[in-house]
Amino acid sequence: MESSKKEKTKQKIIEAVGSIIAESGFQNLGINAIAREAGVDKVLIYRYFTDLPTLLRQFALQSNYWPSLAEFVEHSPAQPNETPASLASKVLINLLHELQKRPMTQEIIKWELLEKNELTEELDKARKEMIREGLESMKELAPGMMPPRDKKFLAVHAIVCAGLVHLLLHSKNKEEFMGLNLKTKEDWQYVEEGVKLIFESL
Amino acid sequence: MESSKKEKTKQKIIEAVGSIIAESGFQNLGINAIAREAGVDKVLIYRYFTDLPTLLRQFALQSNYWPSLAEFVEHSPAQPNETPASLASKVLINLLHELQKRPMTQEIIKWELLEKNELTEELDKARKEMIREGLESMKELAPGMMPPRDKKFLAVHAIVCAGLVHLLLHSKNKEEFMGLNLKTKEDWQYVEEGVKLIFESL
DNA sequence: CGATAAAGTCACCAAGTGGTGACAGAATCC
DNA sequence: GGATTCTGTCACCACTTGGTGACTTTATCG
Repeated sequence: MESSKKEKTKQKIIEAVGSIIAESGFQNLGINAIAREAGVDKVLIYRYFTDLPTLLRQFALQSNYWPSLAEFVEHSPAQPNETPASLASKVLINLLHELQKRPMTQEIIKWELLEKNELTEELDKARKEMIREGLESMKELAPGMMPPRDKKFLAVHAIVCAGLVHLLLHSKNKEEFMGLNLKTKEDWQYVEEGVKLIFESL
Repeated sequence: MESSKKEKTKQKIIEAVGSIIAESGFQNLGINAIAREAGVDKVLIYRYFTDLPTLLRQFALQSNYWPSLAEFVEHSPAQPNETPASLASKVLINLLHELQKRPMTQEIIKWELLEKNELTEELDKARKEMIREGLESMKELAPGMMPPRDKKFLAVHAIVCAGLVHLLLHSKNKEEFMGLNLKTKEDWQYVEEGVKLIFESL
């Protein structure tokens, strides 16, 4: 049992990173905070991970912080006669639901929004890889729809997706956005219907 | 000239706040940083503003950090026979252009996105007031369109607006979003056409 | 002029940050 | 057994942060 103890504390450290991000975001993500949360001396962090960036990389690799696109596409399988519009709105709304469940992912999106450093680069690389995989599986499930042939349509997808993300992040600290009360399920329902309306109208 | 010197240094301090936010965001917005930027001893900040929150309030009041909705609505006056759809996309695209010009505003939006404290509350209050005024003037300019009679339509407006904001913020640190290259004017053009497409289709 | 009130400077405090070197205890290997 | 390697603890460093009291300088007013 030479290194099992070491492995154990390494694990504790990595888990502490996740806890801190989920609880209080990345603002307090420092050596001292991680050591405190893990109940471990900070010198061990340096010994086992040498760096905070390499610790973050380790964390990004093992914690699947990004919802697997393949997974939630399967959650809403394409019906035989389903229109591309219906499928598109279903996928985006599903993405919204998955993101709503993942506070840690929301924090990371915020982080990447406002800082560009070696830490966020690591997270970005991991996320892009997962998205690439997800798109592959979407091409199989809905070959006619992906990718949109016209860049205008692609832009519409991007606007709606970005809009949902922003509304979600916004709703964490504020309850109102342009007359919608994002603390109520009712108005989120209107948002989902708005998404459907957009794609049906196309 | 008893208090002109005092007024002058007060002004320097307030301007320093704006400079720091525009340059490096709100992350480094502290007493020491402000004093350093203004070339002033920090004790003066406490003497003149007593608090950092009150300093922020002062700053928010005098610097019109939020684009005046009334102003840019006038930039794109409604044509006589203009459809509500055309007007809606024009207004939102105009809002996008105004935000693109205001790095400080972008920073503040980010800030409100990820922190909720007395400082952001002050900024929030100031912004809501300006938006309220803007909506008033929009009701006059386009009485048939504002506010949307159906909440679904309101939600569409919110999604598109939020989407544009998110794409803008995202483009600062990343160049790609769902296949769009947001560092190129070309793909931003597609985004604008996507907005028009959405509203025309409704 | 001299007295008073304001403007600005300086030194200091406690607390927190990232980071390192020296040490004790235990496990390993010969 | 003994020597060495590894895990973990502790004390410490330099630096930054927010915040305050004591001081000097300057200007105002009578």
